[in-house]
Amino acid sequence: MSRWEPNARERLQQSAMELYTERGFDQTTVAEIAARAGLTERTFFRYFADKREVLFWGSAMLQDFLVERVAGAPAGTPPMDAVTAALEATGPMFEERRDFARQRHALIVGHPELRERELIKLASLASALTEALRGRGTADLIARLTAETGLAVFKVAFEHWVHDPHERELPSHLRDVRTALEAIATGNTMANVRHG
Amino acid sequence: MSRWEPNARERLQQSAMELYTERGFDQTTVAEIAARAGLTERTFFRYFADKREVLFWGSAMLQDFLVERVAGAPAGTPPMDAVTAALEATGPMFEERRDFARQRHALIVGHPELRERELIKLASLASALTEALRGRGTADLIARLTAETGLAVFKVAFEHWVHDPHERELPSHLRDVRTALEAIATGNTMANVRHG
Amino acid sequence: MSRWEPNARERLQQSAMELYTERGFDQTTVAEIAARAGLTERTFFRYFADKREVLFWGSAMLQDFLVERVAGAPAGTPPMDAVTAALEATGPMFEERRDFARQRHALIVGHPELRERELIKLASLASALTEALRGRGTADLIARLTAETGLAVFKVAFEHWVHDPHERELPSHLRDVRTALEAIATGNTMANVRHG
Amino acid sequence: MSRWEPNARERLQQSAMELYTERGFDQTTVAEIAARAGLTERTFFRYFADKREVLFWGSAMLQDFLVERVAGAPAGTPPMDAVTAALEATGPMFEERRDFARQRHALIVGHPELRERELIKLASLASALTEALRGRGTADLIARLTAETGLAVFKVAFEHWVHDPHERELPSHLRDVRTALEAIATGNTMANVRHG
DNA sequence: ACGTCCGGGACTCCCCGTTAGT
DNA sequence: ACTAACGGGGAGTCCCGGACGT
Repeated sequence: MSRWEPNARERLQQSAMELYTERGFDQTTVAEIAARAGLTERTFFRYFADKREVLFWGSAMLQDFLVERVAGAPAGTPPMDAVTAALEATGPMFEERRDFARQRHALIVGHPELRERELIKLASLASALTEALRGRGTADLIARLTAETGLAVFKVAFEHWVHDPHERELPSHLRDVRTALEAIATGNTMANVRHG
Repeated sequence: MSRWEPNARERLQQSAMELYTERGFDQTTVAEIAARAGLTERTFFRYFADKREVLFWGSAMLQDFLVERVAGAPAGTPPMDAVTAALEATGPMFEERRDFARQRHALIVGHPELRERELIKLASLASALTEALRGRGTADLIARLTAETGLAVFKVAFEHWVHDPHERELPSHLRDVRTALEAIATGNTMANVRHG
Repeated sequence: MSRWEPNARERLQQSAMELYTERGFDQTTVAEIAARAGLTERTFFRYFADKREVLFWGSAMLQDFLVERVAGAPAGTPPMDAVTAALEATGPMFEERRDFARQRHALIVGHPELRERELIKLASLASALTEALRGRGTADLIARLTAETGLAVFKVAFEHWVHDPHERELPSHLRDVRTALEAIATGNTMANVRHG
Repeated sequence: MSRWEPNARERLQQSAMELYTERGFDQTTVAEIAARAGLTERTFFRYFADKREVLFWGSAMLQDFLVERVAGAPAGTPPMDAVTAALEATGPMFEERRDFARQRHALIVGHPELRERELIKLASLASALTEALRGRGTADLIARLTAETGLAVFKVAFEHWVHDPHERELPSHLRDVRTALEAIATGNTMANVRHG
């Protein structure tokens, strides 16, 4: 056995989340996070590229999950359907950590720096989905636009899910927004769409 | 008349653009930018909140332009049409500075930090357009989704415009992408779409 | 009449006091104080030498008051009696602004930077009293020591006055401490001294 | 062995003292101090909280010394005697560095900012002595007043010691002032006190 | 896998000078 | 005389990374 407590990464994440919530992101220094975790500042940066990244650990997993689903969709599935099906499949992942997702979301929307990081993660996700679609033979422009539009749907649905007082599940919100997208794109905005 | 040369802001922007291009964003220090402009580091930060912001001066103007157009669209115009019309109207603004736009775009895509800033500017734009649409009576969900989708269209079209060897104009690309969006949303991806 | 509201100094003091209390001294910037007073940062510094000084306006008046009293004490009054009599005479000045004094005191003890400023004001006061005593013919060492000791008495009495739940007046506390001083100096610490 | 010269802290203190003396405190920048010590500004602030603190390193040691002495005084020793005995015991510490002490003192009295720092160090010392006395069973008011008065004695004696052309030692000055204190406190200012 | 020591740059804030307008 | 606008200069804090030792 080693000289140190194990699970350095987890302790750092835990400490960071607590401090960011207690006193705000800006008012928290990396030194404080490390101290609370019983480690040094230097060690923090060995695990996380920067002070924000500690909140986005795991985003790569979501990306891999979606890419796999899109790539593995039955041949002939229209691109948007492949993407929305993949998104709906993430439902349980979010449902089982609803409170955590809410807390994290509240933190992020309150801090421009964190918003920036979130947006670039989504952009990276869009690129990955674009590639997955192209791998299925989708033309470049279509692939790119489908990925971007799919994420637009996700963003709107996610926001509604987070604030939904009735706690409807994410896939349900996704379907609503997906329906609205069709109305919008075809110019038929009188469609009867449920909204909050 | 004063002791100093006028146009501090313009000189700083000029110097920054040059240095970022010559030696890269990371390899340029604020002190160097200021020195080239004949000013001090302190003054740089009086005009620009941070080292990135110097590349995004004027994004507020674009936002105001689009918001005005959307708000002023004829009553009864479907939301997506209001947004795309506004976007197409920006055509000349970009066309007359195509080289600058390309150079700036090349800089941004090469630097994650700059990408982050660009994305949050677009997110701010999405919020503003959402509000403009709501001001026209559009339901919340529809407004939000239209703004996000409209910007997805813009992003894809802009990227194609920047790399277009035939130098077709931005509105032309926008119309292509807008058409593709309809195909995607309705599941009809066999539509005949021009792409590069 | 001029373009500006009058009483710039008072408005700045007011704003500073409010902000320091609301969010703490460190978390308040001079720019914010000036903005709340409807003035510019530069104007703040025309009235106050630094960010702390705004809380110590008026300390010169206290000093002048004490110096006058000491200088004007009847010939033959022992030095320490001249000083303590002067201190007791300040009673009404504090009594009529007890709440303000408490609030100000709470601010100061909580911030080392403000403590520093307070201490140097007291040191300046000690020098002034030393000079006043020398002006009465008191030997140098005696004058200096009397001034310092007199202020030690004042500090202790003031602290007790601020926290006194029975709201006894300052002169009463001063007499208690003065009595204790005699006991301490003569080594007779068993003296019956009232204390809180 | 490491890449760097050892004793960074000592080198920084040395450099600072030299520069402050050569050209004055205000005319010395932290960058210059660091450069002379072969280090960077950043490193200076790792060792010293601010530009002044470099002159007060070791004040904690003095405090610990005095607290220990006071706490360890024989049971039954009157508070003021415990404090003065502790002060006298510091004699050799000052005597062996008389020149350094004089140089340092000259620097401090010439700069209000440094005076402020010195005063707050003494105030901290007063608090520590107060606690030490309370730990011996001394009543709160007596403890506080004894500590403050004891430091008043020390300040006056120290000043006389620094300027004494006959180079009498500190404890001798302390005894003179202690005697004067008794005269002052009892109102008998005709006591035969030696003074400069 | 972690600590230690240090460099380097971004950024904020305090404080000050000059010029000009009313 | 008072105020605003523009800019300088240094202190101080924090993020982040590199070299080395265990």
